Amino acid sequence: MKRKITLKQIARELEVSISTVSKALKDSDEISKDTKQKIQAFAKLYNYRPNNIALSLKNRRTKNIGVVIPDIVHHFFTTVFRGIEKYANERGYNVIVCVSDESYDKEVVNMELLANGSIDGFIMSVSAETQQKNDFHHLREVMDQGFPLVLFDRVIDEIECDKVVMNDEEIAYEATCKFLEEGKKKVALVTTESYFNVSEKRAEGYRRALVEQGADYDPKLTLVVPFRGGEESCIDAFFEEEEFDAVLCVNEVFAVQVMGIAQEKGYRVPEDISVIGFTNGLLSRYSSPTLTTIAQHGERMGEVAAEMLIEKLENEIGFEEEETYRTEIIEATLIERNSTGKKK
Amino acid sequence: MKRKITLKQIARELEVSISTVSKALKDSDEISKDTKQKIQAFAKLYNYRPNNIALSLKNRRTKNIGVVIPDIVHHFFTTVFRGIEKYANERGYNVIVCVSDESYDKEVVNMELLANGSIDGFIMSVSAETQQKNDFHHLREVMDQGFPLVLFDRVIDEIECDKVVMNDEEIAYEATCKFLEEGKKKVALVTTESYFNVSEKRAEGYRRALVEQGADYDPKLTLVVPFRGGEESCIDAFFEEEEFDAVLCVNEVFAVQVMGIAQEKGYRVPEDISVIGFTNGLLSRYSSPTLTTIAQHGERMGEVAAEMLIEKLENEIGFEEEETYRTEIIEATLIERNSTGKKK
DNA sequence: CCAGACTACGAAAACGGTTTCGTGTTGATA
DNA sequence: TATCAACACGAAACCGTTTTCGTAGTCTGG
Repeated sequence: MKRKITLKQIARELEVSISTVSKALKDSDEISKDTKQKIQAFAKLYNYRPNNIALSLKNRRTKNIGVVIPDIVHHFFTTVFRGIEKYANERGYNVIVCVSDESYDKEVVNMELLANGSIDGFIMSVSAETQQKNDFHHLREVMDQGFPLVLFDRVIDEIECDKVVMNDEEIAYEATCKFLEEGKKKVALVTTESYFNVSEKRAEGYRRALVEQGADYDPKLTLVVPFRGGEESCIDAFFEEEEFDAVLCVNEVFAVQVMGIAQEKGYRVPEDISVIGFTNGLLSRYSSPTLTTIAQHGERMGEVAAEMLIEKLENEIGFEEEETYRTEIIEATLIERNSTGKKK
Repeated sequence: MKRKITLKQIARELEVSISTVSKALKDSDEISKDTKQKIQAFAKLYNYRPNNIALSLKNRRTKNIGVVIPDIVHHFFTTVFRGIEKYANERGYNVIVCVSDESYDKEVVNMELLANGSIDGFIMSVSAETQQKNDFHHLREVMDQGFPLVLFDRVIDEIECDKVVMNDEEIAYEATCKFLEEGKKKVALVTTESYFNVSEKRAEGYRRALVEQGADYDPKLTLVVPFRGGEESCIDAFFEEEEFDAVLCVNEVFAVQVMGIAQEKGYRVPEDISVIGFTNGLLSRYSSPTLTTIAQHGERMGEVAAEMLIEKLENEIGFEEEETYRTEIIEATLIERNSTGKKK
């Protein structure tokens, strides 16, 4: 076992000072050609690499980014994460992930830990519980301490910071219109409880489309599936109680469940009932019929978030200069597959 | 913006030395009650937290774990990751993820970077390219430098280190037997190229079952799907060329594709063709019919891997004491759903 | 009254780098 | 030959902790 070699060891071995070694390895012209060559050769031989921790301490920057997400076994979040990781890596940053597991407390604890020097800035999507509680002091806290923060997807209007969101309202509008163009008359919505602000935006787009296009908006055609459990029976009951010929779902799991139950009940998809879901994951691609879906371009979101964060990190803002924040919108796209029909 | 407060600042403010502050905060009995109370109160007021980086430098341990995986948008890996993250967090460790993207070079570069002080040990699953090249010097390298290494799932026999694997051979054997018990005669296997050693193990279990149970093992009934692209047509051709009444697939994507194509061709699942896949993900749960599948218990694997690593980290091995390595086996379980029939 | 023992604290080294600021030596110039 | 710049290098501070060791001052006992 050979420990990593340090400047000090090189210095001792070559009988020069630590400063000389440091400068020589940076090819400083304060050092003579001879000495530099000798030192560089030696360093190469022993595969010298500066210690990241020492650098972090000295430079007061870790080149680490903290990513806090509600869940990791989740197509959308992993997709975003991939984008973050790719971009960050290209720029020489590493990524530390903490999973809040939709819990407010875990989110708070994790962020506090990371804020004690482990990272230079945060990229996060807030937990469900945090949205419910409406308590964002931990976000304010880290920002006060000078950490740049980029929120994505589940963002908080009250917090001023950089944000990356999808055009949820718009694309839900488009999806709903697509149903109407198909000739569908009664479009339903299957969504989650509304403290998820993205769900709320999607619902708005859905309603606006119906109203603007002169179709009926019937509140009874909106099914709010409770947070955990009983989705199956919930959707089943919805079929029994209401009548509809198209369903917009806020995620792909709901969408395939709707298709499954519809087919069990003898409806044909898309002839009798059209379905569109959010999230272009594996389910959408391999369900039968394949699912028309809204691609959220999570990877792009991640890239953009990382880019915004790193820009803030590297353009250290001047003393009392006015801080400005941006909100980037990633355009979702509708991917047509076989759970919807042709335009009439 | 208030930067985090340091010992030095507290010391100056309270007109004591840095050492006194440090000791007082550790409740050392070298310091008088009065002084301690004063310092502790002040520290609490300003929410003092020791700087992780400084601690890392001092203690020569970061309390960070490096996780290197081939892909993150992948059910199994995220599941394992969740297990790692959970356990690590409980033990006060953070997790830095690097995605090799199945590339040898990225794997090497990422590990070198992490090894320069960012982490205390590695948990990894090697990339496809690395398995192909059969070049593991980067693993040896980090071990030589004293980093504990835990491999999971895609492990390397030539490397001596802690490992966590699934009983791939065994469970493939069981799955194959299940087909035979159902009364199936010609069991096919759909797999990936064999440099994935897990695929190889699964294939072995499959073959052993056929031979031991007195069924035919016909090499023509094994379909090797190329690494990227053309799965669809590949499977389609397989149906045209061969005849079989059961298919074991090494992942759930292959499994649902097989079911889809089978159904298109007019076969009934499971009456005409039974299907079992590996990976108990969303697809298995929501395909139609729902897929009988092999649950890999990734979360458990992650937990065990993290536990093994942290144990190594915390029981710093004595000088020249003999190092011992373990291989933990996680038992997979067969989850019966509707793509297989009843025992005859 | 003084040696010895506590008590309560501070100085300094160490972790591994970077960087500023000297400073001794050399060579050129007046 | 005296002066000065340029060259090549080293000392030391600093980043924020922990920890060892030293030491004033007070107290106790003989």
